[in-house]
Amino acid sequence: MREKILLIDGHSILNRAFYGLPDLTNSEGLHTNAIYGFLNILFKMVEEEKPDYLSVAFDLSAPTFRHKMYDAYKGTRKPMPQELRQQVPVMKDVLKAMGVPILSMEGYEADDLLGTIAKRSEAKGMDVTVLSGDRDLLQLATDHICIRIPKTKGGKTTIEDYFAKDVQEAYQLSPLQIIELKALMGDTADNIPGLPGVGEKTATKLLLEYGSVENAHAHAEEIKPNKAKNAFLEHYDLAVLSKDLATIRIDSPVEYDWETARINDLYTQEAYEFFKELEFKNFLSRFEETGNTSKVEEYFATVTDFAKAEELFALAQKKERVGLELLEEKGMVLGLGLAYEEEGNLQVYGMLPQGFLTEAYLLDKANMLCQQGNAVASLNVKAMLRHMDLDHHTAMFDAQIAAYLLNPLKSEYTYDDIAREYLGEMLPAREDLLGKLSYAKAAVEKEEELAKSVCYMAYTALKARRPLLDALEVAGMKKLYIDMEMPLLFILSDMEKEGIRVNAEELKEYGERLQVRIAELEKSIWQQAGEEFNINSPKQLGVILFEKLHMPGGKKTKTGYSTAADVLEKLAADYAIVSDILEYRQLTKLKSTYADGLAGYIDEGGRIHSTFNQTITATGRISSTEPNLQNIPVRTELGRLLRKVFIPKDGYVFLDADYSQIELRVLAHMSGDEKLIQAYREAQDIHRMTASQVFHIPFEEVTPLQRRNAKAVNFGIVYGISSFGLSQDLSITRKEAEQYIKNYFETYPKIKGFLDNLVQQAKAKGYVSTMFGRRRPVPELKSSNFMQRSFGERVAMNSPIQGTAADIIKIAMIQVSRRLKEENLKSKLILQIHDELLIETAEDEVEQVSAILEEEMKGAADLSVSLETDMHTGKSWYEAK
DNA sequence: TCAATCACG
DNA sequence: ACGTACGTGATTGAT
Repeated sequence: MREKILLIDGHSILNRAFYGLPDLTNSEGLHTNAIYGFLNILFKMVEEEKPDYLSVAFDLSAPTFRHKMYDAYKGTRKPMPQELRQQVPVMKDVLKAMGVPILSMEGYEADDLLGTIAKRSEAKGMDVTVLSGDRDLLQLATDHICIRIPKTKGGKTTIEDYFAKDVQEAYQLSPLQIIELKALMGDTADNIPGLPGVGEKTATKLLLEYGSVENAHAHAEEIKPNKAKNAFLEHYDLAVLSKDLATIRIDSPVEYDWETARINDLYTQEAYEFFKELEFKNFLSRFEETGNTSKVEEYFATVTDFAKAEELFALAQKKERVGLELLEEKGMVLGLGLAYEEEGNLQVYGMLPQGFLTEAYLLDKANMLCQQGNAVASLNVKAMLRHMDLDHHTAMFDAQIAAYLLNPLKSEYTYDDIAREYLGEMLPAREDLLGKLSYAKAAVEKEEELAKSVCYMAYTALKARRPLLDALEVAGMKKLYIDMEMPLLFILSDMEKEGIRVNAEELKEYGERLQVRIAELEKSIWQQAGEEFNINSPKQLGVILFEKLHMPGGKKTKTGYSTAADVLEKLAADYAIVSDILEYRQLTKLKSTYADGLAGYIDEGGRIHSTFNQTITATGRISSTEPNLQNIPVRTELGRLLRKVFIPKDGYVFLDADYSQIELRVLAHMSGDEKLIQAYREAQDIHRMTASQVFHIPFEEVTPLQRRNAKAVNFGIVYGISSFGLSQDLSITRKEAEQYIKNYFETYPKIKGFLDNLVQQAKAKGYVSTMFGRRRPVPELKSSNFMQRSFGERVAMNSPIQGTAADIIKIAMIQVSRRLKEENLKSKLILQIHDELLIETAEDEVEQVSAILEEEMKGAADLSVSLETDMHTGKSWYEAK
């Protein structure tokens, strides 16, 4: 039985993985996709081939002997993007941790080392496999040396194997003739010059006839295509040089000891630590046999016995800290996890509703624990509050909110993520335990695993509390957490429970009115198009408009024609069908999302209860889902009419207050620009004032167009200005947009300095902050991609402004809510729409609540410009706006 | 599950 | 030269 060695071309495989896989980063922002792809193929190869020895070769940055031979060698090669470059040393460390020796040698390339070791191994009687993406290596193929080249075809990776006979078959040439081939045709990637006018076809033909570069030269006069003949005569020296450059050295003076390359166990403790760090969950399962996985399950117990549960809850009640997780889905309580320490020993219990452990019982006990003044730690306190009423001042710890503040960019804050980041433990995730089952289904099909899940949750909440609080402290966000987010949590919970009243009949009628017109439009559009098609399909619509009807305005999106509103608007004047389509779009949107969509959310009490998410946005805003009540139409009259169906309960009215240009005022304050601050002190119409100052016209003489332009610039500044964006918005040239921006910055000199400073700060620290210390990381600034980096710059400029405004209204909500409670008012805060608060106000409280609302909103922050609000009351949301 | 579209601040 | 405004969520059709 011949022994087997696997040799890997490190950079080549890393490169393939990097460009072939989507970007991937761990929570520290380290890019990991190339390492991941490399390891994937490495493990696959090792499992498939079961080699006895394994080594990976890497190029060094130092010049090689080829540079001395030929100055231009690799001179113009594109530098590695930093996202890949930063992965190379980590990759090497991971390999070292797995006990895989790394081959590299100054003055030689990885190819030469691979060639040398391949030949030496072959001479020792081994079978050799060389893995690389580079076809140059085919020259090494023999009966015992196999070159394996991964290939991606239609998303699937296959590996092509080349022994000597396979090279012959594929190229009609022997492996060694691959060198000749390259010498003749050159290789732009490697900066190896070829003969002018000689490509693969001609080169192959010449080699089939003459066998080698030298022999072809000897018969140069006979060479058929004249172009090739002349090239040979004039540039023979070049071909000789290229042949030398292309020849992989098989006699590099490299020391190699097979014993160090022998594969023992790749799954070492050190490798495990690395994989944890890199967050390669998939690979970690390979370590299971080595006993490296988390052992906390030893402390888990499932409780089904009532007496036992009673005993445990009684014990828990005396604890200073407990981890408590109430698992709920769609209003159903599906489990309870309880964790605490007993005489220094961790105890974690999972309970599912069954037998005497009813839903009501579990809820009651959870409620009791929370109220006892225990500092309960949970992953998601608001979910628990759906089923219980707690005083707003109850001391609770919410791990997801803490984790969100520490990194608001994540899409979810699961217990396994929190445990990995803040406890350094790898716990099985939801999917590992339950697969793709919903919790409700798991409650039936995977009881045991579900009980384990709630244990993991309670455990994580309990254990991560301290590390999370410490991290908040270090980041200067403890106050934000304690005094802003936690109090807000209770308010949002109240708002969700309260809901908003909707007139279901009127909503239905609104939808029916829309449907009448939709049917008319549909008929008209089909008639004008000359056929029936699905108007809702951008694909079908694109074909009708741009192919059948030959309208101008070619491709824009990845998949075909763009039929977005801004494109259609340009065509609407010339084509009646297009304006019909635009109207159709508007109406179907209102019908499907709002008329039909909202109807499904009305409860028995005639109210809609949205969910307000506190851990979603990158900037600190809250979001609203199921349904989203933060995007109810207002900009068009037809859409706005929908607001007539949102009505206060009997004896109440709506009181609506919104901040006037809060973001621009925040900008004025944070930048400290005296001119802008002054502008706000003098004028009630800031856009007009801006126009007057930027265009140097008297305030009274500003035209509507000038005001509109100034308004767009103001918006642009807040969004992180770019001339392109502004030019798009105003339909002007980039040059003109640039001039506007220049004028703006000259008018308000400190704004530019402020924005530049934000970008600087983001680059230096990796994040930007709001006035209240809320952070947003800006990893895009490190990207080697221009577009990504530009995005990072705009984000750095926008987030502190948007985020500070979000902080301010959160403070206002807390104060308003506190006042309503303290003054024993019946009125309730029911919606927040970023800069707007909606209160369902008892008719006899309108005056008092108006005063509170105005006072607390204006007083939420002390800025160098005043905070102003617009307030309205009404018998519907439509009237109150 | 993703891309396109459009509703809001 | 690169190709965009910042932040969200729901619906639809296509894969």
